Amino acid sequence: MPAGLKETAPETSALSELEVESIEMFIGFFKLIGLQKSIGEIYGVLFVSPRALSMEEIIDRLGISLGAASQGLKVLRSVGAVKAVYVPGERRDHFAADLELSKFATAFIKEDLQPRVDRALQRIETMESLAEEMSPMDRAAAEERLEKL
Amino acid sequence: MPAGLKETAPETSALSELEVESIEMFIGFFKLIGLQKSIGEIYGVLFVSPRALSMEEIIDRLGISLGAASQGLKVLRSVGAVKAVYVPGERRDHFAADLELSKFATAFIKEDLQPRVDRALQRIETMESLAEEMSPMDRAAAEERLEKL
DNA sequence: ACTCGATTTCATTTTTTATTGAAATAGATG
DNA sequence: CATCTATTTCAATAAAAAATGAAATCGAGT
Repeated sequence: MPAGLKETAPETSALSELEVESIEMFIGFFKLIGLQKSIGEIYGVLFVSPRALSMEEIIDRLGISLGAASQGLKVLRSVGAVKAVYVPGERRDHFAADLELSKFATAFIKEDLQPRVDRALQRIETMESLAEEMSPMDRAAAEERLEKL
Repeated sequence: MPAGLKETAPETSALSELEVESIEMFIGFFKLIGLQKSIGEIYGVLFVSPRALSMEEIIDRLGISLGAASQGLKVLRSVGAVKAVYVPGERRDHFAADLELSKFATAFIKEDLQPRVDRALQRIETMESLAEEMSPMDRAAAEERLEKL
């Protein structure tokens, strides 16, 4: 390999202050709804980017791995937070942030919260049937509690 | 202590089916709002218990550690999910589940969500001031995005 | 239908988070 | 106020979750 002025692994080309703020903000936001740091990072750069970025650009900017980028983008697309956009002369996919946060908050609720609530409701039913086998006194108390849920 | 019928460390006295259902249900519920398994377990037993339980009883029933019980109860009390109740002849504290889930959902929002939202808003302000230092074109785009938030 | 770059998958490793338990503290009781 | 039990704290450990990167897969271009 040529020694000359080979850039010594500048993988992460410096992020602007604006990018850093955006990333930190979305890391927080996504963690809130149970998604990992790398997903927040990706959405963060895309949010402030004036143009769609390729996966490689995202990887370089953030210094994250191929796998994390691929999986993160998959999740973000699945909830509609990121869209794949066609860039004319370019072969690879490019990604842009969807700015309507409310839309994917809804998607998230449907696909993440709803199943959990359903499971909880099923459990309550099971509990009710189990309460019937208890001694009358405890049973009354148990049923009162279940009522509240 | 009388030797006679000393119970040979039956730490985890078997849980009833009802208790198991309750525990699983609340593990799920508390995980949803970002609290750990042990906290769900504790609330789960207390929820179906007809009487207040001491910390030792909770530890024995669940087979969790002293530390986890102490810390878990602290959190549960801090959000109002569990109340310490006075039991006459008894020296140690006893704990009972507060059945009004809605109340501590509110407490949780105040103490956990609110600070995060505040931090996010502050970040947006920072981003707005940073956007001012950008090139006119990119700046317009960035500001449009910030607007949306 | 082959090649080559782009993307995805997934077993492994790293990082983060939760639990443990011993030591410190608190607080009741005689 | 000394003693004993109950509770809390916190450094160490264990468990869980996320990130990595090499290998498999995909798919456009020739």
